[in-house]
Amino acid sequence: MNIADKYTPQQIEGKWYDYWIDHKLFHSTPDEREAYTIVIPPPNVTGMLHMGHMLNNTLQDVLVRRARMQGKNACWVPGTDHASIATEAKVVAKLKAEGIDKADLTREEFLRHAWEWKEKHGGIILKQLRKLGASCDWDRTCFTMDDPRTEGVIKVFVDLYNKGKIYRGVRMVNWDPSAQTALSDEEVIYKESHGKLYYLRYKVEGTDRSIIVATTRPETILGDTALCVNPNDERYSWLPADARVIVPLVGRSIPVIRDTYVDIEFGTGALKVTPAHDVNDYMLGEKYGLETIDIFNDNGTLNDKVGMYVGMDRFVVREQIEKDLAAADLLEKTEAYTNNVGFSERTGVPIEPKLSMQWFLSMQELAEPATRAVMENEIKFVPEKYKNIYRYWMENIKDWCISRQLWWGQRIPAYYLPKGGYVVAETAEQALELARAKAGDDSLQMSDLRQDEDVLDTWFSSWLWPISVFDGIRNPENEEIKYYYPTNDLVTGPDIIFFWVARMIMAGYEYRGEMPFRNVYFTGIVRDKIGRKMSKQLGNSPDPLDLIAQYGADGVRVAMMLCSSAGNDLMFDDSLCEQGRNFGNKIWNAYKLVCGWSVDAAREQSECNRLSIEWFEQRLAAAQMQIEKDFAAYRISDALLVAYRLFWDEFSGWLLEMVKPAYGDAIDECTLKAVKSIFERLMQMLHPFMPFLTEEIWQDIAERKEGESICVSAVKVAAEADEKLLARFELAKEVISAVRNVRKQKNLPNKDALTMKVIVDENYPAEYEAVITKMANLTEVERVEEKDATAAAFIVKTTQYFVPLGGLIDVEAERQKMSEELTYLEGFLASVMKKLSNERFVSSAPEKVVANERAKKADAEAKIAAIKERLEQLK
RNA sequence: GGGAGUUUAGCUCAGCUGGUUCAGAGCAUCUGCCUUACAAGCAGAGGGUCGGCGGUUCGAAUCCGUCAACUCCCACCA
Repeated sequence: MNIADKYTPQQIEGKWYDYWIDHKLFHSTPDEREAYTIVIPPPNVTGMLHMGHMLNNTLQDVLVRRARMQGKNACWVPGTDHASIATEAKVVAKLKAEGIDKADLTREEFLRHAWEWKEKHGGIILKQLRKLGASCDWDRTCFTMDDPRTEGVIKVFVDLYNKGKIYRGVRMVNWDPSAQTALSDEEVIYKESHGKLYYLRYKVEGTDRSIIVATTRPETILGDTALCVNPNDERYSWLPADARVIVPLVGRSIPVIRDTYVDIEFGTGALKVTPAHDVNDYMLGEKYGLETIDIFNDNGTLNDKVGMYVGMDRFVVREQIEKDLAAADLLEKTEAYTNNVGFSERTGVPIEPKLSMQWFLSMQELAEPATRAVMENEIKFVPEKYKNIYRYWMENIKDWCISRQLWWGQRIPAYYLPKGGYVVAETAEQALELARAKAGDDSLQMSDLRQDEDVLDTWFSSWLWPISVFDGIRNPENEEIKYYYPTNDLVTGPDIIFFWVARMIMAGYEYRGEMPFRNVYFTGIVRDKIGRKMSKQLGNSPDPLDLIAQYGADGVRVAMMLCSSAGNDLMFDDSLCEQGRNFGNKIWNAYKLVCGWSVDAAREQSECNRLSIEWFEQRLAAAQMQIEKDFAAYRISDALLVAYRLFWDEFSGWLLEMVKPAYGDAIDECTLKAVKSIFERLMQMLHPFMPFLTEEIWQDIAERKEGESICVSAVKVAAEADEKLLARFELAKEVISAVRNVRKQKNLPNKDALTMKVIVDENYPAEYEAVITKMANLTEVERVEEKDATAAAFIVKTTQYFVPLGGLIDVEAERQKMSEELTYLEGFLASVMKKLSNERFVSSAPEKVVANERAKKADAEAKIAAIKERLEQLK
């Protein structure tokens, strides 16, 4: 044994990770084996590891390590995402701290800073994943904005443009005034917010009457171009057909239009129409040909279109305008009001609906095969409930706004001609060629063309991830993409089902004609032990690296897996890590025990040892089969628990105690060999969950050649287990437990041997008598015909056992116990009899169930008879 | 406003096709043990109207209806 006395994960984990890397055990290249592929959900390149990543990546690692041990060619591709908005915001903030304003930089200068930042902070998270034990093929590390991925993105853009799926146009989009870019609908989070409902007075031209309008955004009156009422609203029937009203404060005259869109019930039944700043108003504006007045700058301050409040922030204006309206007696009243306001997912500021020129991807055609694939289970979702959510979104899919007014990202390959119009091409050279043809002017130069300033949405590169990491966009026929694609399992959070999962499926069918992955495992959200989402602000999220330092990666992995069932949120608590670490300690100590045994080569294997090994082999087989089933259903937490209990209860608690030599004694060679072989297989079973500890022991338990590893050791899984044998052995365990109980009740020390008598019947596990004798510390088991009234007695199933105690038994207590048991059994029997005497039960229940009830009846009757006799004797 | 999910021991959750794994596990609690691998441990114990009500069935934690509480997703009502 070359193993330390104490289990200190910190001492072994780094060592084995280096070993795995040095021997390229995670590296994969295509060969004749079956491929098993996972692509990592690429974390933000400048991000730090949090508990969500821990869960996600532990799951992936468990899956990929298991596949590797099954002899598959396992490939887990790591990488990072350029996260355009988040990263650009970080770089802008960093520059600002240095006194540099983004607006003063050229695009090239800014990008230089950004790349510098990326080189400095990028990939920290991938280093952190190594601490967790992630068995990624690091040689394949990709970045969504590296050259191959960028080329792929541009190629796809051009292709979709040429297919007519990408178009450019002025639309109402979600504008983030902080990042100063458009966002997709998915990047807007609606939250209830408490505000006011303002009732404004619009004077009707040519009368002394006015109309009161309720609005949540009084500042937008500057952009009002109409007032709208429902034609069926009798309150406004007095208005002439060509009525006009005066916008409060602004003094502009605007028409009154009539449309049934207006809800008569809401507010006063009158709606102000601001086509530039509200999605519904925009629609009304289109319908009635209204003027559109955009009153905001890109940063959310007022522009000079109207000449009022110029340069003030939209929220400052709101407060100011309330005062000004009140002063002018144009504010009827305000009410507290709660409504849904959209916030930017990235910057957290309220979204401003804004009319602007953007690029869109038309989604409907892409969605069709992708919807079908999931609904027909070609791609399996775990848990299934996400299928409905997915379907609903896909069937109501809207076009995707893919342009962002940022610099960090892939620049849109559209080139504008000097005299109007544009061309789309993969390279500037090709663009020039197209432009010359389009303009009919061969004298056009590269410098005459102006490339679009916008970049693409980050997700426009990540939706290609399962293809692009194998270079399958640029080289669709290459060996790697043909070998590794489609990938097997995708492990991700349900929060990015639309952002990412749905779009990858669409891209998969569009660019490979095939699904990108076979299964999607949706994890839950990691919450703290009182159910709050873990977040930086709350400070309730432990630093994963601290946890690893404290409990070891294996312990933390076990903790994550113990509390995670697919799709359900998980309440994480540090004490789970303790449990994980304790399990590691248990394994360590068990190993120390086995290693400490001295061998006596001359010794024959005892009957007890032979039976013990024979039993455990079956027990192991049964557990292996259960684990196979659990994995097939992605019940990974259950699979771990099966292995956990097998090791702790059955192996350590029973088998090791059964074969353990007496103090100072030696073990026979045959048994030791068998125990070591079992230990080795248990390590293999646990390896996906606890890679470091299992490697340490696996390396130590037998001679290994340099480069060998449990990671790639072949696993044999049993096809069947002897259930009958296992059931018989459980009887033996019950007998042993019962004897221990007798000891405990009578306060008898374990080291004093007892004798036991048994009235043998078919439920007596005679074949395990040697095991019972040893484990219960008996001198002998005597087979008798008669009951022993003076002994402590117990019954297992139908068999009666007696432990003579030399008059130590307390007759009264014994009678008490027997009477209680009798009462219970009689009640039990009565309920069984009730069932059996019910004719409809006997006739309609399945035969198996009825037979079972009959067996219960027989058992209960036998037991009752035995107890009655016993009570008789105790008199 | 529409939809989905959850509700089982003090806590976190299993319980898959209605009946022998049916009321379970882990943690926590309590009791007894520093028994020569492990106190990060061992041997035991207590703890439940399976959210409420109603129905289907020979039989319901499980199926149906309904109510309640919590969670999430989707939706342009100013």
